[in-house]
Amino acid sequence: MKLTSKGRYAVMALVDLARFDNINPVSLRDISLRQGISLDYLEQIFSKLRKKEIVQSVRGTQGGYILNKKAKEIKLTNIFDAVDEKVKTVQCKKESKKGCNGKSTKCLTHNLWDELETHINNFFKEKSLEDLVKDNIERRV
Amino acid sequence: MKLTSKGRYAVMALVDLARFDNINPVSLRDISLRQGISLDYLEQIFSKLRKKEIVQSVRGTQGGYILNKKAKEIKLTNIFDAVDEKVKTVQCKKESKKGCNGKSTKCLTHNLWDELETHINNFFKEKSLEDLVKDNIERRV
DNA sequence: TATAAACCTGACTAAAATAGTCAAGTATCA
DNA sequence: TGATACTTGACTATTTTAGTCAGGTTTATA
Repeated sequence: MKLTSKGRYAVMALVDLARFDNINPVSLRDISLRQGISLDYLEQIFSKLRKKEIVQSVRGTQGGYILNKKAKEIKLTNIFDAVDEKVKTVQCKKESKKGCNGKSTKCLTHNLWDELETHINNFFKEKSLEDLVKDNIERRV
Repeated sequence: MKLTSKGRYAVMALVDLARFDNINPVSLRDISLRQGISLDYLEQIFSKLRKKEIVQSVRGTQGGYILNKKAKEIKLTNIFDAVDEKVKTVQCKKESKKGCNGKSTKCLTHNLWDELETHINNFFKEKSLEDLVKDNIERRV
């Protein structure tokens, strides 16, 4: 089980953004430099974040991105959802006709993975961008 | 983030095994047929489980595998550990010299992934093979 | 003791996912 | 009117996954 870079980068970039937000738009170039993430890759990520209305873009010189909601209202689950970072444990759900092993019944561990998904998603639903920013400020001191 | 088949199969196979254990060794061929997992792949998985002393092999005709501990004492974390299914969130830990982005400091979200790992691992530490077997019997009724 | 069942090992590979890069724009401010 | 920054989509090298394949060795039992 592994978290992909896309999800990690999305969160890192948004924390970076949230720290400078409410003053001026933050350019992807700046985020790229500060966080060491490729600019092209950031653009892909922010395109998705914009479509899900997590950020808003400001074009032109001195443009960039700003948060579209308050940091407190942006939960990790929203971010991961936007960039298609999902917790997948079993395939069996998709194929409603078949069970997990191509058999008619659920596999022996079906419930387990269900529980696990819930467990992880709960974590993501609780954490907000604000929590992360605060955590960071505290550590700096 | 995705759970790999290896981890899922390992748990499925062990639940299967645990249900028939304490009577006779269970052959991989039987598990393969019941769970729909390739025999060759099962052999790879059980080789690892045996090395970590989670199962014991019985050779010869009528041979197979038996649990090496009580089902209650085998936690999911032990199983995942044996088959190299790990929860990876950040790379930064490995490189002790550098920070997460090749910079000298921790990345903005370092603590977050740490917490997440702990959160998931707690789930795995609590669940035992016995829990899963019981859960299965209950569902059958 | 022959033989078949079962374990054991390591090399190999097709397919999918990942982590980007590259190219060619468009919009807007100064 | 340039420079800056966003926008989009196609492309690709690398890595990981999920197995397969081949060729063993061990051991119970007939």
